[in-house]
Amino acid sequence: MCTASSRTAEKRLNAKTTHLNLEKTMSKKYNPSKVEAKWQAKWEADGLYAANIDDARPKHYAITMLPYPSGDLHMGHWFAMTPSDARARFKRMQGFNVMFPMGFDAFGLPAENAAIKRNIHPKEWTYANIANMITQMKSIGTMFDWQRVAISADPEYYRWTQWFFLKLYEKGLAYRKWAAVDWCPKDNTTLAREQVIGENRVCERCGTPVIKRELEQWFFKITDYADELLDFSGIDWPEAVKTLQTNWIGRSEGADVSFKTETGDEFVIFTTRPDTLWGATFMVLAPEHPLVEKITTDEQRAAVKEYVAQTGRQSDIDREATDREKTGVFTGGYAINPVNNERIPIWIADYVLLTYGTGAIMAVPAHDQRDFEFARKFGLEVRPVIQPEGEMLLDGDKMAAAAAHYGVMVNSGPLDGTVADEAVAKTVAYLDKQKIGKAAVGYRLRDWLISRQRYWGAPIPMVYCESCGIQPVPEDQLPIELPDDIEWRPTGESPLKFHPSWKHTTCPNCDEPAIRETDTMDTFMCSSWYHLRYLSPGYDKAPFDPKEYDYWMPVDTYTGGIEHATMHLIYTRFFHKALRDMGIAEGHEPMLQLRNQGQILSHDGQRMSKSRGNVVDPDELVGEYGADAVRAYLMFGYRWSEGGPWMTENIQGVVRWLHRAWSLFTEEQTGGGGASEKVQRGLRRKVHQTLRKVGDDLERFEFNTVVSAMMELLNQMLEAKEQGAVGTSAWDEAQDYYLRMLAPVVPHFAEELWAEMGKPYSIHTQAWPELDQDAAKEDEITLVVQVNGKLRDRITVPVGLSEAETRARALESEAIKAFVDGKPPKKVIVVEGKLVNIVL
RNA sequence: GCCGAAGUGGCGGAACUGGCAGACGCGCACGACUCAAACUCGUGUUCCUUCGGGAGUGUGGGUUCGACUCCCACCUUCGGCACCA
Repeated sequence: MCTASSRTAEKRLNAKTTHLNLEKTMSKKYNPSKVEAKWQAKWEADGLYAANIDDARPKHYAITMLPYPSGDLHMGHWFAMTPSDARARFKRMQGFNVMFPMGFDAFGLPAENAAIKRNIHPKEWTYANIANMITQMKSIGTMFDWQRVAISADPEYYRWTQWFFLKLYEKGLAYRKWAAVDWCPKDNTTLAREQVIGENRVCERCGTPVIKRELEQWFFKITDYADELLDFSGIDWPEAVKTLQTNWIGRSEGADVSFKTETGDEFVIFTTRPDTLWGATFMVLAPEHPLVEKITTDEQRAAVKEYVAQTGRQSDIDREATDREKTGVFTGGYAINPVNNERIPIWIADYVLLTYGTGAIMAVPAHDQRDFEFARKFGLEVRPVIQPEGEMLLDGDKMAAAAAHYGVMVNSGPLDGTVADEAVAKTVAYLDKQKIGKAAVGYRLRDWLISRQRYWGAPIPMVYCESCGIQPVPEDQLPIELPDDIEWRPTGESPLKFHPSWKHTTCPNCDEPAIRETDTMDTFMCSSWYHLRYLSPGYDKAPFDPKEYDYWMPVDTYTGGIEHATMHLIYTRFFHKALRDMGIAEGHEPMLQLRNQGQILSHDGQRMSKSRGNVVDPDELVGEYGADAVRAYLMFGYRWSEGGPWMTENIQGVVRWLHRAWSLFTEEQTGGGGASEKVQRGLRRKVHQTLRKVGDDLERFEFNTVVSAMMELLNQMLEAKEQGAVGTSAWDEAQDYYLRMLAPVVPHFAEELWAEMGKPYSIHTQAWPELDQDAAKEDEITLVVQVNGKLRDRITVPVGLSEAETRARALESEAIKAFVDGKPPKKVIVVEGKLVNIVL
């Protein structure tokens, strides 16, 4: 057996014995709850994390998405917040002036539902939860600046939410219209299109299938910004989010084409396939289309009326189900196809939606599967006008499905023979010239419906006057405060409507009695600008102090869940762009860098939820292991961007690591002397290599490898200690660097040991350690030698060997000789400093 | 159906621009300490093996001296969209 290793083992044993004896007298036990409480109190008393403008330092504005005050902080909050905190701390140590604030998205349905269920006022419920959550957040050791907390339900906050509404209204971006809107019958309110999810079209919050209701509601013209929202240049956002937003906006290019009815009424259709225009054999209008009434003939009137009524009764679930058989009714009216003056029948069918395009289509059954199914069912003509290259001539009567691909135009009058690549462009040019159509763009994105028939939200600052109509509330009358005395009735209308006096006011224009808008705003309106309120939460002259804006904005790093991709994250971009156009904000984007964390699931891989009873309580774990251990575990155990199932046992790994590190720093620094030059250099090398890795990985949000690298370094330090490294300058540097690298991950732990070593308070105001590239360099490398791509030997060689020398060393190896067996190699590949591959 | 992401030991996960697969942990096994257990410490831990080696990163092919990594096809899982003209 190797004598060196048994000697090492013996030494370890001795060291261990010494350690055990000393433990009782010298080294103190790691008591996380004591350590954490102590430093939290001190940091708060010292205002250590207060962010103030400092022109001498570069700023870094970091935000993690603000929570809804639902009651308790759960593991998901920890998983989102603590790694974001670690990175903000890292940025601070790198020399940035960091602002990392926190707030509460405090308006919303759950408060109101709790109010109804438990007979407690939403305000009371919300603010009690906020107080509780602030206590919990302080216990997790984040560097939140509690002077800047913003709560969207505070009148001083929603005063400005209302002010922004007025600005949008002035700018023409807020409008009111009658529309069939999505309604959640359980929550008794309308929802934005984004809040209706899945195939079953359920409410995003409570899972109840939504229904359609005709209501007059407020909308924001987010569609004005559709094209700009598709432009992600200049921002570093995850591809996944950009794709989700792009798909959500759903831009499609095509053409608007003017048709006329036989009786001379003009109507426009939108198509993405203008090249198939000559193949239109019928038209389809949405049943709700205004022209239906006019074109329907007397013979068809009864059938049309019946079909329209039937469609109106249907829920969207039925109507939008793709696998449903096509239905529809002939109106009796005819249209004239502008390209060939053909007379084609006009039908109505529910597969055409009033809300997309113009609510009317030309039907080209030969080249569109939906139109094809409809034509086959009702015996309408199928006329191919696009011939796929290299295939048999299409026969409209025999086709089994639509041929949706591009090809050569046929049966298309002047454009016959136009090839696929040019077909659309040439047709559009032709339409333009004939003045019957033009290039157009369609979007899936709808305007943002912001009215909610609920109490617990920011009241929409509008007044309805009999003589003056809709009037905005003058700015100096803001905020329109919510009344505290309120009662709930299950009518599906805002409780504000039934308040005896609240809605009665006077018209700002004529001073006559008038009625307030009783709907409140979607809470996504509140969260579209909270990053601006953080800048100066107490400021009362404007939503934010321009001095603070100039220094801190834009947000440098934004972290949160991807579930907000098509809601909050698209709204907040829209909001910023609208403010920019009003001269209120600067720059094109509010948040430069976005990163998404994954989700912590329960042990069984399900989502954690109170109803499933599988929620892991962080408070319990913090009580047992301390906040630092929980922070470190959440960073170590998962890829942050992925998340994964909770595994209670795995926390043992970081708990053991912290205890071992604690012992190393607090036990008597003995066993010094006798460390070889090589051991010292090896220790320095590992320290600086770790520093490089930890810095890179914190920068890239790869927290799991940050912790594993720190574990590796600790292992090497323990070994170096046994080899007599204590007392050397390499050892002192290792200890100093170790704590500074640890500070972002386990802030209390690092602070305590830093103080224990007699270093100046606070570790969190220290600079990030300086990297010595030379120290990190290897002076020996393990050269991998392969024969035919298979690993056959490893040899240790000095750094900087020439290619020829490297090759020679590899061929000299005994193990290699055995494999090469005297045969001359066909080829020898040498990757300097890494590998030699001998090809036989 | 369309769009996107991901498939690596018993488990969580490493592997940066193609170059030692499985770092770091959990768990497990054995050993030390203990009257005993827990803790702690040490050793081992992808699979097969005739102990030479062979196989191996969802599957099948390809490019390459060399592929978890690049290309093609497919399978599975998760997420989003879905009669959007």
